[in-house]
Amino acid sequence: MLEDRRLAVLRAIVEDYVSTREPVGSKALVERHSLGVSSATIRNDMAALEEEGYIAQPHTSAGRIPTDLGYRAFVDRLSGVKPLSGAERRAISDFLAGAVDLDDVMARSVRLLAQLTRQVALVQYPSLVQSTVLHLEIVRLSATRLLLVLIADTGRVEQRAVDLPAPMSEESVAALRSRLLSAVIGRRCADLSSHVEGLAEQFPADERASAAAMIATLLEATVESEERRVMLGGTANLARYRDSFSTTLEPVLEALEEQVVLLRLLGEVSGDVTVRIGHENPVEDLQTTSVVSAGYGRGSSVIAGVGILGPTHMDYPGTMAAVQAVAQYLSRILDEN
Amino acid sequence: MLEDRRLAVLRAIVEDYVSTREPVGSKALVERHSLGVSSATIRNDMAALEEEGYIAQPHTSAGRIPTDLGYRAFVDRLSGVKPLSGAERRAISDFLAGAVDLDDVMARSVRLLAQLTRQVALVQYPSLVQSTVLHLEIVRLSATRLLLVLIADTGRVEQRAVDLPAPMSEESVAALRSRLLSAVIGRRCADLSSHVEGLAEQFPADERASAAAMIATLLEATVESEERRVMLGGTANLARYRDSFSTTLEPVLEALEEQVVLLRLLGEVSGDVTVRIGHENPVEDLQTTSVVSAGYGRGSSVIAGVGILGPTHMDYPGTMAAVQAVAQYLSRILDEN
DNA sequence: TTTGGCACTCCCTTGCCGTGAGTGCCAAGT
DNA sequence: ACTTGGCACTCACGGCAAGGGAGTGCCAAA
Repeated sequence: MLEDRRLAVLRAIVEDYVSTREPVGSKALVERHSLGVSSATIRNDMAALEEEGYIAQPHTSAGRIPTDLGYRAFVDRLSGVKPLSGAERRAISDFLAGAVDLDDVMARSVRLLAQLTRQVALVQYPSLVQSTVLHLEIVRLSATRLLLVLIADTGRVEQRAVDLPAPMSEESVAALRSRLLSAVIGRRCADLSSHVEGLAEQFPADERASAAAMIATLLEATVESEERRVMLGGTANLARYRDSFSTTLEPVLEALEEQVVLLRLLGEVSGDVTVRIGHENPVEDLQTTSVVSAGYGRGSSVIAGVGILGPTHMDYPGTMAAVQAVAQYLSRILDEN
Repeated sequence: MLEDRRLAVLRAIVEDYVSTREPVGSKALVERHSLGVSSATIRNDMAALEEEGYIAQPHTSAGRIPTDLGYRAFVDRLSGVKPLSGAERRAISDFLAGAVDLDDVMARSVRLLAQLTRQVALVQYPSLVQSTVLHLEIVRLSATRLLLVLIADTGRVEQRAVDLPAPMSEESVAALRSRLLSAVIGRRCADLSSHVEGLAEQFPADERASAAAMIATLLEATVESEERRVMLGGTANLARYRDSFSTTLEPVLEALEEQVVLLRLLGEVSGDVTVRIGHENPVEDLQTTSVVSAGYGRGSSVIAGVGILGPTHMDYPGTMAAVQAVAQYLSRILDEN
């Protein structure tokens, strides 16, 4: 009962602070929310909440603002995921349906998410390792130079130019192509190495090294490139919250330019929506921000992540809903292919 | 002679203002540069330069800052392109040489350029229309769904999923593939439509519509996508110059998120380095910035552009050198393929 | 045409004060 | 055992005035 009211106060503080971005005082609270008690009582509750670490004062004689812990409690115990309106759902589905290829899907998603949440949006390309090979093509650029093109079922296309140690005839290339093709098609990229093992040995001695080089490149492409590519959008939204971050935007923008950082930000995505608040975040320069992320994939397996980054004082319920929705639609699009 | 000194004064003002970002006064000028005359003389010259529109005062009793016109004169008449150091050239070449595919080349270029100039970098993907078809592949996803993959000689890969109006057998797909292949391979993308004309009619009636759909998608891909894709990087550098732009960064960041805007920014690239200063810029929200761009391509034909965007008070000679160098190395890489 | 001198302008910093929002604590009331 | 009104206290913030300083324009002399 008493505990209940304290939580109600915390919720009220979070909500007010999120919408006004100004420290909220006891008096303003009783005015804006019908809590049924006087401001003095609220003051007592606030003192207790501060004691427990949920809220803090920027300075004496100012209102309170939620701490990271406060937001955590809010997210965990005080708010559900706010359902999106039908119009919003339709907008998402329409927008994503117009995409023409994978790049386009990613670009549209990032843009959509940035608009919906008015935050910085992140969308990760489907992991290659977890995809299966849909097709593989070898184009002969010259006698000693081939182009390898790998198409995954997720729509990802990888290409590599390969310089051969020895020239290869057109026929040999065709042979290599068909053998490789039958060896890898339909396989998971992660498992390729076992399926192409010993394949080079089937070629005559003078072409064996070239075939091996080709195969090595193929394997390289399917592991190495897993990490690459997170698409970013909506950075303009950072500027609106300028003062919310550390004194200046520079370190934040800098961090966001590093692919590695973005990947760490999305982290281990699971099917559910995950929220990382402030210091819970693994990236040092971004510990004044929160990350809301979710995984998407085919069926039950999570293939990549999508998320947003914003100030800790964001509209968590709404943001979580948007991220979840976009992840769902992405999964659906992947399933359709 | 007199005219000469005025220009020297203008150059000194630009140089000082670029390095200090503070209005420069007559006294400071004679101290930092050996102009051989007194500050009073400089004051007279400055009054004249102001009269002619090359410099301006933020307010009475402040130093002068160059106007857009002043920078223009500086770029046109007072500065050459500062040659890069050998170390810098080597760094560029090493960095770009490690690229593994076209996406990688673009990403590395953008990053490199941003680092070299400490500005926002733009790199445009090679225009598809001006490329030739290196290879074309059709993958049969199901009886009524094909995947079209187009590989251009510039390294660009375009893919499209095509839903067919009627099912197509595996053999027919193979036939379509080989006919299409021999029709378009080695052709310029811009000219494809004439080469595939009437090709659908060679198929039996029940598959004609499907073949036509395929061909239509191919043509669509080769014109429509021309415009797409400018890669952006180094936005963190904007934050360092925050106050140089309009009051806030937001409109600038917003403008930079629009592909269309980026394309307009790069504009008609030619082989030479082009500088657009302030209001010379076609994009309204970016008229407090300058754009330095150059074209790159294969041999003498310009296939796409590369450039940077920064505050009008940038180091033009150095920036121009960096942009030119990156454009040259990009051309070289394209030639190597 | 150049130069030193001089008066003038105006921005920016500093310090000061009054105001107001908000707090903590206490004693009284339920 | 809570809740409440009252009260003194703290401190950020905006406005205002004064002083310093950088820079200018103009003028008379070289």
